[in-house]
Amino acid sequence: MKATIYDIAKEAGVSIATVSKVLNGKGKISAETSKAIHAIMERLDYQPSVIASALTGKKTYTLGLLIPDISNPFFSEIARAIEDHGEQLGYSVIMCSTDNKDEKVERYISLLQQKKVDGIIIATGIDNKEIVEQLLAKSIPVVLLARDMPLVAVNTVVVDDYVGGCLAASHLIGLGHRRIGIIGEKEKVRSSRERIRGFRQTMEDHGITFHENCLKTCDYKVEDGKKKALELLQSDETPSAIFACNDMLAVGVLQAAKAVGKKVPNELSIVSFDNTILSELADPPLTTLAQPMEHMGKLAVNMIVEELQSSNQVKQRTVLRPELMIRDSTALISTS
Amino acid sequence: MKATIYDIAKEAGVSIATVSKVLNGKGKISAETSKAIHAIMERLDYQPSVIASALTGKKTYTLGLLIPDISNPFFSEIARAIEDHGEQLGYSVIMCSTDNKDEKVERYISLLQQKKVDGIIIATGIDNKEIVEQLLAKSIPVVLLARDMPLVAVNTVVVDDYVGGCLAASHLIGLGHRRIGIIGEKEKVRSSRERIRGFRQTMEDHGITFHENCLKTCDYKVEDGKKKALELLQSDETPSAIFACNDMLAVGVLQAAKAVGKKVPNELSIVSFDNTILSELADPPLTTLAQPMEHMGKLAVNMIVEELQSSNQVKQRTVLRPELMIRDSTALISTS
DNA sequence: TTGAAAGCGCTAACAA
DNA sequence: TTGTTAGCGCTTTCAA
Repeated sequence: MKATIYDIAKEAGVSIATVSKVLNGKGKISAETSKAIHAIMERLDYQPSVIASALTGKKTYTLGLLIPDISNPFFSEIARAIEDHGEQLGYSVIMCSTDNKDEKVERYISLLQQKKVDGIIIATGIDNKEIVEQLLAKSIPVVLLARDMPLVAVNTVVVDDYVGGCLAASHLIGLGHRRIGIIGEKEKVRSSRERIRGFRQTMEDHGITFHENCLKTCDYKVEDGKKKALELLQSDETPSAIFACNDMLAVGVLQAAKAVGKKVPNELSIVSFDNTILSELADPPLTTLAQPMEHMGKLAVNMIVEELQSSNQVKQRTVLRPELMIRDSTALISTS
Repeated sequence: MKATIYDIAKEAGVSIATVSKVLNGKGKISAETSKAIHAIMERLDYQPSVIASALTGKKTYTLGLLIPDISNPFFSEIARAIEDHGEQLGYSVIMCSTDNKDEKVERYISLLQQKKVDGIIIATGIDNKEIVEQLLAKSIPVVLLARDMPLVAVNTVVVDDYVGGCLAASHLIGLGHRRIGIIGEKEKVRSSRERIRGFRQTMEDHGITFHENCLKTCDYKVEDGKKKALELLQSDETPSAIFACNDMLAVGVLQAAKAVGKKVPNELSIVSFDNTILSELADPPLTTLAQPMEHMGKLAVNMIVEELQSSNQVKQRTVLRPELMIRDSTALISTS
């Protein structure tokens, strides 16, 4: 059997209270008792039970992470950041892929509560904001990551999508593009909407009119992007550039361009968003708006942990600036 | 405060034992009592504490998943499969990215034990097999996934790497290639070694001599593959085809080919291994040996769960056959 | 500086 | 069919 606190106590000839104290570095314990106990713990390969300790009102040192899909590169990179920073602080993370379905979100949240996780990081789309409000009501630490629910008082870490859209547009406009297509996620996806809004606003600010039929929205997958890009590229007035609201869609655009024999970037420029591994590996590598995923994950974990320590903290919302990574998918418009 | 079993019992005017019984569907409980209690649980939004129940000798319904890196597409796809199947069976999974460092492996394993996970799926490289043996000694359910330690009696799910290598070679040879380069992971990585062994054996079987300097080994990253491919492509006798032992390396080969102006597949054929999203998205899409990741994840979870149910089960080792997915990165050798 | 004892929320004999 | 009770391994007063 595994050694328990009783085994240690007996072996050391002290009470379990004493062992508990040296374990947690609490109370006053003589140096020698402490040393002796440590030695015994070592010898017996004692592993304190997080379960038992959690039952006694302490923490489980476990976080829940809700994401749409761990196999989506953007989220797996975020997950890695969260895991790493969590691990440094002593937390492990349970992954929950929701496919953006409220029903799965609810199932997972219920499960996480039964497991008494110390906090939940939500990086998945949720239609029904009550789900989050209920969590808040139970004062379970929550942070929204790469998601936004402005009306709910909840800690949030996001990238400035609007600015990202602006930067994308400026870049393309600076390269001489005037007729530009946009491929984004469905209207209900706020981040995508904001990116588009920033993009369009910037075009307007430059006195360029945006043609409504140059805007396509769809799901977030590669094939969706390809399909919509094909529509754009096969229309009467094809754009000289396309802004895709994430890397997956951009890869789809790349495939579409190839399918219709358009060279990127010479005949078609593409700006993407996210800067996942895909944008590096694409051919050509994609100019993209980098989300500081590592930093975002770290911040999210910190917010949870801080809330755990100083209970009733003021809610905060941190907005990070995306950075334009210029790679090889954008070029001056060809004058031919 | 959250409702406990006591609250339910009090509200229902019964003992906690009765509530516990209806909760677990054990013992004989009258239909009406049961219904009444269920109603109250519903009304009070009762969530039984997994923690408390785990402390009483039951399971935590949590699995640990050790992988090198959750942000590596191969492992994130595996992770998704495990999560999905686990969820169906009532288990959640804690992710542990180890970077293939034994030290991190040990830290994580210790943590997982403190959290009393019901089982551990190991899909990460481990140099010191004692680490696994210690787990086994404590009779913690373990399964090795996409890893092999033939000398250790442990449940295992792998793909037949040797056969995969054979299939890759046959395909290329069938297309007329004779001078073929191989880029694999470092010698200590067993799966890669086996793939290479199968590949070379098949070449020999066809009476083709393999030149030692056509074999390059390195780390598993894209840039490593690119570097090694460049070496091959810039040597005196450049190969007409390259077998890369995983998708990341193959993407590197693709980049190298582009760098030296070789067209794929016409001037250079590439066979890859894994069939992650990368092989679909690459340009051109890669011919690759598909690992049935979903199936592998599912099997691994099942093995753990079965071991949990019927304690002292016979260890088993399941070998899955990889399947050649022919895409656009391979072609008949050009006769020019 | 140390220990006794109560309790965290639940399960599982054993009794009734 | 239901209830009593003794833990599970730990933390935390409160006493000693």
